[in-house]
Amino acid sequence: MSFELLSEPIRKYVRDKRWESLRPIQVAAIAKILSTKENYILASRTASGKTEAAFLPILSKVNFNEQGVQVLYISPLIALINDQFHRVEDLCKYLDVEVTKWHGEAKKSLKEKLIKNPSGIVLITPESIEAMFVNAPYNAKGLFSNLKFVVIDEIHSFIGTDRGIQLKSLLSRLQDINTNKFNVVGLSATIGDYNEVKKMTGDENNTKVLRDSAAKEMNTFFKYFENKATELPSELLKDLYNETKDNKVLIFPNSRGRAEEIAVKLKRISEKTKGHPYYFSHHSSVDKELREYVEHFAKNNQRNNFCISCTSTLELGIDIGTVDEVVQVDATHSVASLIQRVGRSGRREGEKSSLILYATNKWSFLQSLACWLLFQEGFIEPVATSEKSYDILLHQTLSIVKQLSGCKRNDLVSRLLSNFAFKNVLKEDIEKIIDQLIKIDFLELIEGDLIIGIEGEKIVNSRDFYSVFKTESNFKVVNSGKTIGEIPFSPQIRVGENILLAARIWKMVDVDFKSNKIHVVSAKDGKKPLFFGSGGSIHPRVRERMLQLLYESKELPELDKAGEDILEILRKDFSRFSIKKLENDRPIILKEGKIIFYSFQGTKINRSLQFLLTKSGIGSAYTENYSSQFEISITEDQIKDLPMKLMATLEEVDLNLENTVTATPTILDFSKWGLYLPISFQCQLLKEKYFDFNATKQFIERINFTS
DNA sequence: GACCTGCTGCGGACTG
Repeated sequence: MSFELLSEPIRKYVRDKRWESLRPIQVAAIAKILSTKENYILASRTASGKTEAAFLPILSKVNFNEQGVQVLYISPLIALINDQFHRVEDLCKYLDVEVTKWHGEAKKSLKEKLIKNPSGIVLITPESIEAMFVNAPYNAKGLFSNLKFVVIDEIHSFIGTDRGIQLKSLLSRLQDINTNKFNVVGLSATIGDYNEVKKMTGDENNTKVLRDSAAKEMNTFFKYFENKATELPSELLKDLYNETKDNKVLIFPNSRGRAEEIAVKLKRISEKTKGHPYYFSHHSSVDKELREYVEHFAKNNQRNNFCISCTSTLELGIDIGTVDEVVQVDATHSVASLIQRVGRSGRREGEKSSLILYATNKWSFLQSLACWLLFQEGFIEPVATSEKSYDILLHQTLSIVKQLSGCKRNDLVSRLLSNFAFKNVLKEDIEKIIDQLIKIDFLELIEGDLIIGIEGEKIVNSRDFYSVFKTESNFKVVNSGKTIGEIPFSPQIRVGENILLAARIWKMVDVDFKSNKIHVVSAKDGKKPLFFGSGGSIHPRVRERMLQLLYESKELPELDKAGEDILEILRKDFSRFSIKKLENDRPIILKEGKIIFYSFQGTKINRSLQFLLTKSGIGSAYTENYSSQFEISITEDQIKDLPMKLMATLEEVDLNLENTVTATPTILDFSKWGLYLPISFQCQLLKEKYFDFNATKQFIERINFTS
């Protein structure tokens, strides 16, 4: 029995909690963590007791009388730290162990108290670790040089991201200041491929995955409402209102503007029909306090129904309790995201989850269906992690030099070489990047020591240095002294314009371009706010599943009549092409001097194809959308030569990339630190993170244009 | 026609 293995204070905690039994993931984690020295990834869905699964055995095992912080908990969100603080503190009362929050909004006095007497457990963000290394490396040593466990929450959210590479590097640097090896326990959602998560610990061979993959039953419906306008059709909104009015609901419409539109319009229908008034919006542009109010309302409100129209801000593990129903408007961008969203509903033990998927155009509908079917079939996108993140390496190079207040070049090189975040980066590449940093005055060589250079000081001492992601600058929206949220600069920002924000309608009465503030008053009608975003990328398998859907006769009982009809129309449209092999055959339509070509490929391959077409001098029009459709200006008899032409251009891709980076440096906008790299490294970055020429090459080699 | 994430240290004004 796992329970017997726990220390007495922890057993008392479990008894006092009056839990009927330990959850499967807790039983497994207790047995393993207490009896072995491995790293563990605990994978199960939200609210299945993962936090306790990690902390019950860790608190039983660790001797907190030792000097220094013993357990470091790392979270991607401040909100999650604040959530978990209460739970962990509750547990620690039984042990007399101090728990300290350490993030940008945490109390300074409590941080200072910890510095005077380093002990217990610290809850921190990656950026705060970075800041400590840069500004107060002696604190990092004083606090974190005797760690026994590092717990990483929502570890899946770091995979395949720059922030994940940064975190790996920080873990490596933490291990460097520890004499003994600490263990890593990662808490993960259910995902497709655990190999990358295991690599996060820096020691994948000694990392085991404990999974609780018990699936939930789900009621699912697809609903189709064709829409060609910018605003949603009123029939859809009426239907959505009726489906949601008597429940606790989350609606995910994929964009902040749309989230506002839905919140405001449903609220209006509810006012007219005397329904409940609890309609909210929740996304990054809604003021933090308002968002916290909404989270609190959802979590603590047993009696009233509510409806939150939101983006991925409510996809991660912030505790908002359980909802009855999840609504997705138009296709998710990934199967993984769909699963996370679905997981928000019916979370009480034994309760069925409920999911309604609306679609407003046929391609979004098809993508939505594909994601749903892949989920049923057990597929979740694997995420590739770049091990040649030269941009993050550049950032970490500056950070390490600052941490050490200067160091020998050899020392710097060997630290970077042994950092597992940059495992596949060659020594000569590191040398070249250091040379470049010296050249642009980010580093300076003085009497054999490398120190931060004049230009580097500006960068390293700025508040913006600690994160590896970019953020847009915004206008603050204020109503009689109270902040509502913020919106990016756009032509829409003008006195007299009306906008939707935080589920309400506002008129702009004053725009202050000096302090970037917009003063607003309540209004009756307005437009959804304009946001610009560059989206994530869609996995090829999703697109391939869409193609497959068109050529299989599978019946789908979850569809409404309109959905059935539209699927039949799509299947009929595409039955004219003789698609046999889904991997190779791709439909084309001949059309006076050009062809319409459906790639049914993921974002990166589509991007690469478009690049190769342009560089081959072939006119083409393509915008990343659900249909992955290209319009290519060639004639019928030129089609057979097309693959050969693209392959020839592919041979010279490096030269082509260099020209592109020189002509349009904004193509590197996805990378915050990439612009300081030598140009050849910038091209490598594009190849690793923006395009996918290897997969594109394979696609071109096997493609069979089918008319 | 796309999402999200975080943040030091200092000086000066103000409050209790």
